[in-house]
Amino acid sequence: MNPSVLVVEDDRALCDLLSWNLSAEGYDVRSTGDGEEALLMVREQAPDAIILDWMIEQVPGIEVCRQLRKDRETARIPIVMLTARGEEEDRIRGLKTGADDYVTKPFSPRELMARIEALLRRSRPSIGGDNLNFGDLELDPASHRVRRGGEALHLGPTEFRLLRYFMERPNRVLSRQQILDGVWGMDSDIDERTVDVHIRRLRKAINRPGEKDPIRTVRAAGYAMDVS
Amino acid sequence: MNPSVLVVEDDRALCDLLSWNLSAEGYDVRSTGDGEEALLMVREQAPDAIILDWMIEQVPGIEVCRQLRKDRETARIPIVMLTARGEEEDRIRGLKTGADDYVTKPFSPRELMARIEALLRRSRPSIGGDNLNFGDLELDPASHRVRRGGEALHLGPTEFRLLRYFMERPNRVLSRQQILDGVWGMDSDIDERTVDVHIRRLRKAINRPGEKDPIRTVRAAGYAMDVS
DNA sequence: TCAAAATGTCACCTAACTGTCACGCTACAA
DNA sequence: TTGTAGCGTGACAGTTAGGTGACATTTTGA
Repeated sequence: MNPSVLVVEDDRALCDLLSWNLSAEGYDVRSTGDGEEALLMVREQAPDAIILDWMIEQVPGIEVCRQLRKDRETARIPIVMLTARGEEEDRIRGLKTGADDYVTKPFSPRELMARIEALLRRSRPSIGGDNLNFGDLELDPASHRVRRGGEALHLGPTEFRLLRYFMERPNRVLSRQQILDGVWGMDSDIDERTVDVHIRRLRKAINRPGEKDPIRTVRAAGYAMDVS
Repeated sequence: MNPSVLVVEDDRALCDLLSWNLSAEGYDVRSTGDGEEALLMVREQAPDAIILDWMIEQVPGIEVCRQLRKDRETARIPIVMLTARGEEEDRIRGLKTGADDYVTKPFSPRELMARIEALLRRSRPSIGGDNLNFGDLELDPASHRVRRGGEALHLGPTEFRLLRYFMERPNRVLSRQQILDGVWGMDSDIDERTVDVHIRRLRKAINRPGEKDPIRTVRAAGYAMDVS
């Protein structure tokens, strides 16, 4: 599944330019020019990254940023602030508020792409192009291959997607609903308990007797994949 | 422990300026003007972040960056590239090589500080506002993990919420009713004394024999978590 | 086409968690 | 010192959430 980016920008032309560039890079793009709506869109379906203009309607960008950071569900989404205000004070304020990067207009679209990519590389390790490997577990998204300690493992399609979903989001507790949304798709009406069953199948597939189970059950919350 | 930063910069004056600023912000700073030496220093003791000048002796900055990214041990250390070269191509190349941020000279030291902070916030949650830690007690809301003195602790769901509630409000006496409202929800009709029981369970979970109990009972008022 | 693999549910089971209580101790005030 | 309200503690029964094996159905691939 492609990484998704939400563009929050009320300058129509710029918004389209960004969306076009991002799409060309293979991102799923959604956009809005309205701060209030942006918050709703994020809550409805959290993107992997957000490009956020400082000067937008309804709610100023920095306030959107603050709101997003306050809510634990959205607190870790990378945010690039975008602005015409080049003043040092503003940049520092933006960064202190929780933005991960701060780009001033005019900017180079290609540089912005590179910055987005750098951010995603950090928050979603798979996007760096490298294989995902944590400890002795390796997952190659391209060839659909999984290994543990060099030994090839056999995973079904769903187990593979599930494992990738976890490896792209290590050290985070993921609720069953999040897992369903991410692995099965937003519009699936599948029982939450089905996740349990697939977790069991995944565990069975990747754990040899005596090896540590990398998937941790977090009671009343979901599952998490532990790294290191 | 303070976060540590390695400054790789061969302009002596700039290097000192950065070191001074970083120290003032509470970082442990080491520095060198030599790329080869930088690699050795990182391998000897990995810093939490690196400020890396593009134009340094022996090995160009971008090559240092590449080397660091190649080694699993050092691949995830945040790197800020620092350079006089303002060309878009260079910036993009730097970012694609694995740098997390790219700042061109002349730059504002305060902004650079803010960018470093933003990076650390992401890579070492314990430094940013995300993670709660007091003394030897760490609580990571994202991964639902609690540690004391590095050792992982097991807490039940309610104990976890209770501890987080306390850590979010350190040094304050909290009444049983406040705790019920905050941890159980406003509309719970639970006996106030139940709080006592969960406090006991929490204490049992986080205190090893011989360790100081961070939870203080305030007679006739409630409980407080002491940060010393 | 047909067997093997994969998938989504379900019922059952167990371990973990929860809220309450009774009892005893402790700190504080008179 | 003593009485008492407040708190700690161990026990316990009720509840809940997750693990598990089984199974019918669908999908896949030879």
